[in-house]
Amino acid sequence: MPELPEVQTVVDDINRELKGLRIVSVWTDTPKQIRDVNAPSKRLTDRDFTEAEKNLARFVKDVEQCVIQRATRRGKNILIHLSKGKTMLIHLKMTGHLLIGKWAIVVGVVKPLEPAAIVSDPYNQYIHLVLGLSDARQLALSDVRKFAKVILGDSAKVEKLPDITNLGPDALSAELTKKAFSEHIKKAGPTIKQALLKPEVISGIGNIYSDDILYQAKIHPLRKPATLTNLELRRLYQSMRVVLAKAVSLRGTSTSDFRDTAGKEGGYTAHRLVYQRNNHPCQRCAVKIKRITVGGRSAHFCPQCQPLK
DNA sequence: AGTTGTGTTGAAGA
DNA sequence: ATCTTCAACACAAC
Repeated sequence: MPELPEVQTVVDDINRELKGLRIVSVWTDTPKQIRDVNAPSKRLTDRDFTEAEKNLARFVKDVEQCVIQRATRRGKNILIHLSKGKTMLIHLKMTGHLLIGKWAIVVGVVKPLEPAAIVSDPYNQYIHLVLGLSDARQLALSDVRKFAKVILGDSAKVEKLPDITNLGPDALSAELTKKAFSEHIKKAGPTIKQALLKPEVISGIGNIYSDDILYQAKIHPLRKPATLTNLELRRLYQSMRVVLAKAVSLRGTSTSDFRDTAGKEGGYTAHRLVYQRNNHPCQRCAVKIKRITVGGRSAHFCPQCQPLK
């Protein structure tokens, strides 16, 4: 469940580990997940085998021999800035995560060699893309459900993809002042839970942190955004910053597949407030945490601390 | 054993 | 226009 804190963890890892390394090879068994920025943006199906192969060929031609300069984050997108004016955009979607280590690929079978956390954890065994690096390590994508996508091309074109331009201000950015936050959130979505999840309003928040942010702010997930008082909006904004910053410092949440680039779980799992804690006692009042469905997503909250009014 | 639930997000349907 | 549902895919848990 890579949301802002998980994606930031990955970006920090890449900047610490991979700066200055050259990409020397590409292997994948899911060419559908990879495309060149100049290729048509339509989603490929299993029947588009030839198209996917062509995309892959263009991708390989563009990426090989590029040097990794640095990584940045925009919402939940990872941008790896390369030499030769190229950028690689990676969106991990639901179960994708990036790993740095060593693998042996023999007749299409990927075998992990190191580090130990990658070798031993079953969640790190769904390798679908491996980029060989000039220091004999590799950068790999593990992704059970194969929803993650990787787009490579000229930096200017990648920056102009709808994936980037459709995004609202980043949840932790300085430009997202309390005033801007309040104005945008009040007009978004039928409920505050759904409003927090809209990337075109605020980027970076997903299901885990929207639940914890609402709990921290003592606001019911079904509240209509327009009815929030100034006091509640202030609490919501503060909670958003505090919860996300804490999750970044703890290197994200691993209630499911997420792992950092060393293959290790995030520390926020043990610190989460309500997400997937239904029927557990509320940490403030001991009332049982409840789970409901809001806009097709699960929402967890304390019925006592977060009254609907 | 079949159904339901999982993070995302866009496209299609109402 | 706005909101809801579904689809992409795989697997665990009931």
